[in-house]
Amino acid sequence: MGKVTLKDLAKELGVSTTLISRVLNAPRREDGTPDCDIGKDTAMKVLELAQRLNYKPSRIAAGLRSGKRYLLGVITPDISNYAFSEAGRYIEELAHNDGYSVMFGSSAESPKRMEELLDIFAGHEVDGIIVTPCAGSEEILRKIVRQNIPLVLINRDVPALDGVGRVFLDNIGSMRQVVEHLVKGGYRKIEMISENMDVLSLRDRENSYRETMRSFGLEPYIYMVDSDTQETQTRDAVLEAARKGTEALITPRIRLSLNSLKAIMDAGLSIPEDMALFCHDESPAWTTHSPSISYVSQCSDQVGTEAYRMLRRMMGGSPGEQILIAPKLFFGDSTRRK
Amino acid sequence: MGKVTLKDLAKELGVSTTLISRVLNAPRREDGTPDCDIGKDTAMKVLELAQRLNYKPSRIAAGLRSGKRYLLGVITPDISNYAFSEAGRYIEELAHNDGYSVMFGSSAESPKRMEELLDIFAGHEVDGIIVTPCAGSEEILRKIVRQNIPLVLINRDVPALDGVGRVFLDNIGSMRQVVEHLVKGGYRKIEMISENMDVLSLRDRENSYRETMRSFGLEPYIYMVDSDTQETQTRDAVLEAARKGTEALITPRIRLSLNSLKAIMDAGLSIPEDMALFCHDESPAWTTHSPSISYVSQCSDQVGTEAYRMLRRMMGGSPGEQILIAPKLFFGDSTRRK
DNA sequence: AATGCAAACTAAATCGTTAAAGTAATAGTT
DNA sequence: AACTATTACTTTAACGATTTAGTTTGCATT
Repeated sequence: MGKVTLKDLAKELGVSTTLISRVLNAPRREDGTPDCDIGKDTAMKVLELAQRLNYKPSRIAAGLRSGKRYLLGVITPDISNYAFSEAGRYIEELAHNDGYSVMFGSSAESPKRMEELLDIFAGHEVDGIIVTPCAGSEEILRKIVRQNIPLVLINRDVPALDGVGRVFLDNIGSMRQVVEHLVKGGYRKIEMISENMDVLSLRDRENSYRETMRSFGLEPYIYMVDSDTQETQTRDAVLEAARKGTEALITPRIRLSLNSLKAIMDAGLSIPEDMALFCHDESPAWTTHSPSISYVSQCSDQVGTEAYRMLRRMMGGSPGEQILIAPKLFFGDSTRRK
Repeated sequence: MGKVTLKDLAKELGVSTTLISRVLNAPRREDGTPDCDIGKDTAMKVLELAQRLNYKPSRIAAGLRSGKRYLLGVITPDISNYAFSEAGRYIEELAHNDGYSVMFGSSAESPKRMEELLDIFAGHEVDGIIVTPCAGSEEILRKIVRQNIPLVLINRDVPALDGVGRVFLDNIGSMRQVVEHLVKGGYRKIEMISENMDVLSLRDRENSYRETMRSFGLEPYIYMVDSDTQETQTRDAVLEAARKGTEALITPRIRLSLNSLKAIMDAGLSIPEDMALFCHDESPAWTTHSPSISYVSQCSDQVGTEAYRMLRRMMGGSPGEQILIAPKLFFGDSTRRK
């Protein structure tokens, strides 16, 4: 009981494979009959037989000949991170509605893995790729561009890369609003915990924090922690901040946020009285937390949607553009006015 | 600058495409030379040229001829749900290490969408599929089995389906432990909020709750809410439970958990004094919540890993088996001893 | 009755690779 | 010197679809 092929259908009806292919690929007229130069009777017989034998065209064979793959690739550092999986969900949904399938890969922040994934996607001759770059992936991405595969960057930028589409959250604007909100709320000693990670969106958030603080005449201070020893270092940073009388803490990534939150709780500090907390990342649990946590939404739905649309435009020959998504801030009790 | 093909390499070196293909696909010897019946000099020249021209074999063409696709399909109701994306991450990682790529799809609990996705995956002739079935997908899945595509069910069962692999959390055992823990903690009026959804894992959790309650001589009670009006109905259920003096609430799914938590908070009730809460699902935020939330881990890492391994075994011809993952419970402050 | 033309089909090439079978040249054996 | 084995390749035929370029048939037209 091997797969049913065009040849099987053709033999069964005593016609050529060409005819079958024509009928099956023809657009349908209003009355449901295929719009091609094949007689209605024959055409309907083909349709019926294909249905009866549960014929599914081999996309692999069709793709080889026609050059159309109907396949997209998406690479993020980690699909199990909410911001990425959320974007992935939107991309997959839109793609599916247009007849495209999506291959996903996790780079785990490793350029080597990213290269492997991209090579494989290129080998599958995907029609387009959406990537959240990781540190050190510039050259690898450039190779994709050189292969003329439409490429859209999301979440993080690689500035020196030409000919790609870009969809980012406005990290500079969002962080400015975060600091403004805290200052208006009466906070002065506002500090940040960030991560030693060569990623531009993080640098943008840090720089915007620093600049906005200075624009208010306040002194910025950032604790830097290493990605692999994050948990203990974050704990230390929180404790040090508490000793120094820091009034508000800003965390720019989800893991930092969760680790900081845990450290604050474990230290027996209460939020926002002892220390306010603003998370520049999203978790479905922030709003149900007690106190509710102020956060910047990553707008992953918009990022995903816009990235997909841009990719489709680029697949149609348009040049890549840059889209900045306006951040959405949720002001919860964790940064209640002093 | 079209794609580089075998033919290009062959022409450049004045040899046949077969030779190139042989060299490139040969396993490497210790000294790095390909282990095939091609002269070392020629072989090395091939390797070098392929490198220089950045040749990537067309997986599509190779797959068509060889019948090997190195492609897996994964369908879950929603990749952005943590339990699913976590499992997906493990599957993708293991698959990648074995040279397989993974296509993901979200069924959004719709059998129609599931069918479309499965048809597409079948059209891509994936080597195997891992699915979290949604309600009403039995016949659709049966079609896949009939096409001899190895299929592994995760998270939810479809009992009447033969010839598939199964990897589930032991929902009956986990819920028994939840109730036992609450009873030992001094709780008596223990109720559950569940969802009108035709999914066996949910029924298992409900039945296990009921049976365990009765085994303690306690009366079970389950509020049923509809999936689409879940938020308001959950709120109502929580308020009613509070009126009735319910001491502990069990929620079997993440959205129900979040909605219940929110309703409890909004009602100004304190956990666990006014009402204890045990969530039979996972969120990265439970442990950092205050109070920390007791939960049953979905063990998505294990589910993903075991599902992948079973799929690989089935692709090798082994029959499908069933694996029950032992649940891991986290006892937090939300169900502290009375 | 010859011509043109549309309608309804078919044959054969092709996409880029792999697999099976074959060949030519060299070396080793008796 | 004749025979066998081994090495290092090549030729040809797939895989299952799509596409290009026909071919056949029937009917209307002149």
